[in-house]
Amino acid sequence: MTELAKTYNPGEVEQRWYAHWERAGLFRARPNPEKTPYTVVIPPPNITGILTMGHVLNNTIQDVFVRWKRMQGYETLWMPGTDHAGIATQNVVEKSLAGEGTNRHALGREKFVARVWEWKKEYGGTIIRQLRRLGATCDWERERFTMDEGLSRAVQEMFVRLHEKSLIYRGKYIVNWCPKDHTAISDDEVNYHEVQGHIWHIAYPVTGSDERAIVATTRPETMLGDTAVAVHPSDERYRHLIGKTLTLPLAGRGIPVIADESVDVAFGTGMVKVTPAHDPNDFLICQRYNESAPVERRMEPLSIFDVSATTNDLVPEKYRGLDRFDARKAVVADLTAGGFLVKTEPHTHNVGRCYRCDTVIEPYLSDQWFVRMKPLAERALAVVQRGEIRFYPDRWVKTYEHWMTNIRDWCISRQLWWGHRIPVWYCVGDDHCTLECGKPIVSRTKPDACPHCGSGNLRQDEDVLDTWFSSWLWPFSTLGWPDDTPELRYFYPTDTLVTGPDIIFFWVARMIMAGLEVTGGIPRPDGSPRTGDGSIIPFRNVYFTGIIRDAQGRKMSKSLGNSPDPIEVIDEYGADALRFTIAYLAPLGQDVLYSNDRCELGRNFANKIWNAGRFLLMNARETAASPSGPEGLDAHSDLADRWIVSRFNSTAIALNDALGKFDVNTAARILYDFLWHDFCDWFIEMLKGRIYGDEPAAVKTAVMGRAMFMYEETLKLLHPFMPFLTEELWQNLRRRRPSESIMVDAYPAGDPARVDRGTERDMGFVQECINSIRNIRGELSVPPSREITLLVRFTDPAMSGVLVKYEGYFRRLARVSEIRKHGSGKKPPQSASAVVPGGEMFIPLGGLIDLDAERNRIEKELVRATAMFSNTEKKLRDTSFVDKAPPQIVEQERKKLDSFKSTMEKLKSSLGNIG
RNA sequence: GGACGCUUAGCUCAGCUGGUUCAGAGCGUCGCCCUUACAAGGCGAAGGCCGCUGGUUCGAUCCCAGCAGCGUCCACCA
Repeated sequence: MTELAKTYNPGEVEQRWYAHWERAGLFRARPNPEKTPYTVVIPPPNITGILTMGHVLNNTIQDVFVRWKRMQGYETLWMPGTDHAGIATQNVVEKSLAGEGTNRHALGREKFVARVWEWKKEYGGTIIRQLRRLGATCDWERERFTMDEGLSRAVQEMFVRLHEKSLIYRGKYIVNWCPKDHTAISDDEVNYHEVQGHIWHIAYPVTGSDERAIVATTRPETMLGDTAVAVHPSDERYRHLIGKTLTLPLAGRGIPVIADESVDVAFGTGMVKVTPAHDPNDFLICQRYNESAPVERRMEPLSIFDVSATTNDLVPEKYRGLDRFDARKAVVADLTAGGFLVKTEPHTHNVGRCYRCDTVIEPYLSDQWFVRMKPLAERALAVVQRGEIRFYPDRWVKTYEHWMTNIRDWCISRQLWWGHRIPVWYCVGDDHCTLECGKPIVSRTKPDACPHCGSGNLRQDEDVLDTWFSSWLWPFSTLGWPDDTPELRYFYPTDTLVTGPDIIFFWVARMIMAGLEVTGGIPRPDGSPRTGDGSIIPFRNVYFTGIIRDAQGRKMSKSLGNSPDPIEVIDEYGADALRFTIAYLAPLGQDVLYSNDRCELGRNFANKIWNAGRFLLMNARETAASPSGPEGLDAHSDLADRWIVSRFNSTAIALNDALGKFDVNTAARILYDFLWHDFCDWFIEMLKGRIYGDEPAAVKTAVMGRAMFMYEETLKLLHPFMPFLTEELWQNLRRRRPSESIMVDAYPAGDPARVDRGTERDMGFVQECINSIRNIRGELSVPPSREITLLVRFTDPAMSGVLVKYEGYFRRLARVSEIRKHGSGKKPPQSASAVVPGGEMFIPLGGLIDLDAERNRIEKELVRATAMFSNTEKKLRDTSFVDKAPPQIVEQERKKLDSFKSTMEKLKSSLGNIG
């Protein structure tokens, strides 16, 4: 048996075991009627992405759950895959084309899309490769991509079904338009930022009068697209103007004054310029006006910008071809020159920007496809409110409710080339085409001919679908939907979704809607969950992670350069160290302040565990021991043995409990504390006393065997957090009983019958005594090299017995050479003293004692004890406390009082004869 | 404007619907130790009116209200 290295070296170990696990097919999941399924779908990372600390947090937590459940015996599927990320990917490829001096238009659509596929092939798997470094146990053989054939079919099927139910419609509306990406984006893809801008007051002359209507606007350039000015119908100031015509400055057109309830009389001048093609509210005003206006007076929105937000031919010649911001300058200059600008005021308002490229969004009138969300949202809201889907932490339910009850229709068409082409065709028509044509033909497959005129001359809708239109199908499309597959029957619904709250609307909410809408037809094995109306939820639990921030609390961002590369961290500290640190630092739903040096926590912990294993292996050889198995739990056991067995079991229980409550952070702490403090600091140190002592060989073998067994069991507990390290140690411990992997061994549940209160109490007492001695040694600078004699005086014979019985532990842990009873009377001369439960301890130090230091030490104790005493006394003198508090609490306080009193007396007595 | 979260030691955070000597851990700092697993370690110590103000209660770090600061999300009146 070769010895382990002195420090843990993760690099080689990680590569080796990951390859082994994959070769052995341990990540694979297959429908298995003998087992209960447990399913997690990965939030598919963008193919443009590289691994970030956010992914590390996310995927570590998923892997912890997945490994835990797998060890618990579930048929565990972690479904991996990637997202095609429409805009992001198209941008990346366009950028590389620009580097070659060309662009997508020069290439043409088909070649461009082919080019993106090439790019995807080359770079799209980056994150997936990186996740392996982290130790993720996804079933890689099932890896999916949102644009692969099956998922594309799911997208088409979804579109057609929703269209059949009239939940998808097409129409001309104001949408959020990104002038850089040349596409519409959804309301949720706009980020608003506050900016210091201006508000301009502009005078519009009333035709045939000297009067002028003053409007206030933050976007003067859009006046070129004004089609009216609106006032509140009951605003006395302007009522006489309703129906009159104004002359639009610079353009010279006549526009009407109309009435609309939405005008706020208190804001600005109470008169609003109406630009229906470039402002969502104005668009609504226009619609309302047109509903009641006679046909000949209806307003036609006037679009003055092209797709790049550059002015078009519908504005006066002078202003054509200007970028919107240049147009603003030109318009303001001319308004000023023409005497139309009444005043300019500073004004703070919010400006929307594209979430992808940060370009200022232009409200833009265009033909788009929408999903009618209300009907979908109602059911999706209900399943969360009924608790069929639970959020962790549950405060996100409120956010979800708010969005769901104020939901707006979802613009799903994108004017991009990379994405799922909308499954809609239009008849371009032949000569004999009738008027029916031009209507959209929505179809799962390309139609041969127009159903109305028979023309074969069909043109597919140019647009693609929003990326999220494929992501919202992810939990079931990855399992084969719309086909009826064994996987779908077995693994759906999934169990836990782990994701960031930033995509609660984009993704989580929509998956719930989609799942409820279309998966109701999936046949279920008996007893599996279904909601009241027969539909199936896509997952039972949603775990919302926090956000990883830097040490200063700032968000990680490319521009700040504060995003650590997790791969570099893994190279430096090891994947286990990173995983454990992240899990330890991340309380449920709280943001995490992270910097690389924090991984020392995990690295040091890994090394600590490693060395505990090293110690056991070295001594296993000496004592010819091997892990005993459960049958060896009680052989030749003494306090330390019984204690570690008890502690192990309560730890396992608490750990499973924490994981069950999605409290990963607590679980990590439980493991850390048990392993470092209970197992290493106390148990191993106590173990040394026995295996280095003169026990019979058989006893040593039994004791070591049990220690190794407990250690093995602990490695199992730790495995979901630190898979590589635990596997390596496990295999080393098990050389005589080869095992394929720790990752398929049973996860210890913890046995309440093995938790022994009496043992823990005795051990607590021993620990307290040892701590007291250590305190004295530290405070009085008694070096470890100097052994001491311990004199004890106990009123409680049981405690005294425990102490004497475990003298050996004092020898090793407190460097006590001998324990003797001290009779009544004064404390021994030139000795330090300590009060412990049930008695006193004295340490004669001879000439070595620093009397001042000892006096200080005891005085400090006395101050503390006195404070405790008077607090308790005060409490007990308070009649309302004695009358109203529960009797057991009062009794407890009385006992405390006695104890403090006795401690004080002992301390005073010691102080009295300090010399 | 609305909603939510956070505020505990120098730093980062634990404190389980109020009572166990409850005020804790890690890092950092300061002592002492290269003790035959581990210096990425061991032992000890110093450091805090638990954000502020009220309320509920016999009793509040914990529950309630208000306030302040920080952060996030949503809405958005030109």
